[in-house]
Amino acid sequence: MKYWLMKSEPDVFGIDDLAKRPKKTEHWDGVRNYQARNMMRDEMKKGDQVFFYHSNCKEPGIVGIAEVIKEGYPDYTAQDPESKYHDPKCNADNPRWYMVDVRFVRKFAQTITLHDMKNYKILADMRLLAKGNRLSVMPVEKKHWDFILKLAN
DNA sequence: GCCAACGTTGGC
DNA sequence: GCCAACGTTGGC
Repeated sequence: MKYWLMKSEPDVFGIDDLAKRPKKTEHWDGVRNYQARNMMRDEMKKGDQVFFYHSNCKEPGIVGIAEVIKEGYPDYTAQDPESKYHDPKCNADNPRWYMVDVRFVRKFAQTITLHDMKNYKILADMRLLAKGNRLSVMPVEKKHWDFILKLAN
């Protein structure tokens, strides 16, 4: 089993939105970055655990956990001209973008903020904290996962 | 709202 | 294949 981190803007789709969805499940659409695409298409497996990260907001940080329940499949919003995620270069033969489905697992009692995480040496080499990091889907090392979980408890 | 960092596009 | 221009991300 692998560990991941996925970013979302809480104003658009936050962890509470996920918890309110039917079956607490949602497809993770709208990712338009090749590196992130490749991870969702090729590497994320059913049962993998995901840190849900709130970005571009007042208090950026990890707010809880989700779980991969459906592995990579074409992101149909790319083929929908009405969608804000529409990509005119996509069609059924060439889906180009992929997504996974995730299910809400738990919300932390308090957010593990980006600011907090910068204070711990053990987290210094986290991908999330790398300078200029802009990936919206990224792997998390087990040692980082375990440490952050302890912080959350 | 600013801006640094980064990814993508397209002319050459 | 290079690289300038442009668009986006996301912390602050």
